[in-house]
Amino acid sequence: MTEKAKPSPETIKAWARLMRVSRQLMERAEDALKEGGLPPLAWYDVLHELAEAGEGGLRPFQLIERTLFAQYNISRLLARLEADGLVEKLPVADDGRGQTIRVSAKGRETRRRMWAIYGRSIEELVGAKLSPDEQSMISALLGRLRHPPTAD
Amino acid sequence: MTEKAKPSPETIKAWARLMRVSRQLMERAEDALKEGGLPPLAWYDVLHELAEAGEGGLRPFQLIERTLFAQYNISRLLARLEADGLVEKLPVADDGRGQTIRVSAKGRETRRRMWAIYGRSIEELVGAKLSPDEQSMISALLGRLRHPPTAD
DNA sequence: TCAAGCTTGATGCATCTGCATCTATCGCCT
DNA sequence: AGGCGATAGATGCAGATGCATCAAGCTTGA
Repeated sequence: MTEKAKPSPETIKAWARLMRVSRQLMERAEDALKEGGLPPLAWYDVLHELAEAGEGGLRPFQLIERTLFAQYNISRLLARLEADGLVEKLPVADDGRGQTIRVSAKGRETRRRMWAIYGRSIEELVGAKLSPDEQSMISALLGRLRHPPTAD
Repeated sequence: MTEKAKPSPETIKAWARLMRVSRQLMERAEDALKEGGLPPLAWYDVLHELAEAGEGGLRPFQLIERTLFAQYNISRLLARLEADGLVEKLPVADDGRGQTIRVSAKGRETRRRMWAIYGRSIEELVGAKLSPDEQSMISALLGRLRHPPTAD
């Protein structure tokens, strides 16, 4: 019943490493994109989801479910993507409030160019550092930390 | 010689989990602090370093070395901390450019209150989810991903 | 000694985030 | 049908971040 409040040193260390390393790696991936004159990672996430969704596109609230973005964040991010011609907003037939977001050809192309850089970063930062076994080990351990414990 | 450019699915999965889980957990820790009416995590990091440094305090550039903050970020963060009376800036005897930052009593107290919440979050989010062995396993794996490969 | 260049820290500006709130539409329930 | 709460998405405002640059003080070397 008594909720244990104080984390052990080992727990603290795992936490600290998780926070520090993830930020470092993220930053390095961002830097690589910037150096290539490409948009930030957040754009990739959205373009990726939309590309997977295909011609049907996605509603903004579906993007929110699939990513970790807040509602207002998606709203403005989509505005920027639209301004850059990477996505288009279509009215939705049976819901006057909603819209469907679809990637444009330019959006697909941008995503492709981002992936060339981003994928290379991932390979350098993780693929080259851990064996396949270690990679699945860390995936499994991280999976246990998800909240809430999701499938996959 | 040929740099392998394309990450394997397993590598991508490890990357995706790392990014997603770390953000989720960070967010939950932030939320807990906010709910307790306490300052954000960034403040904790700085107060923590300063508390460890003791009476001697630290120079801003030393904080930059010890944390992942950018220079301008530290500069403004310290301004906010000073405005809240959590730290004091002292001139440095042998370097007219510099300053020494020292935690105030109020700063120590704030850190203590933050840790009560933050520590509990860490315990809930990591301590309760992984066994000690798993925790040291994930620490070790994350350690391999650091850049550059540092000691400890 | 003193000019050139480096280090320390601050700051103006643009962008991005977080929070709260707003508008418009929908679905339900009576 | 009509009204009410819920849902979809946008937005005003304040605070935070990133980038470039600045000012002040230090160090070095001819």
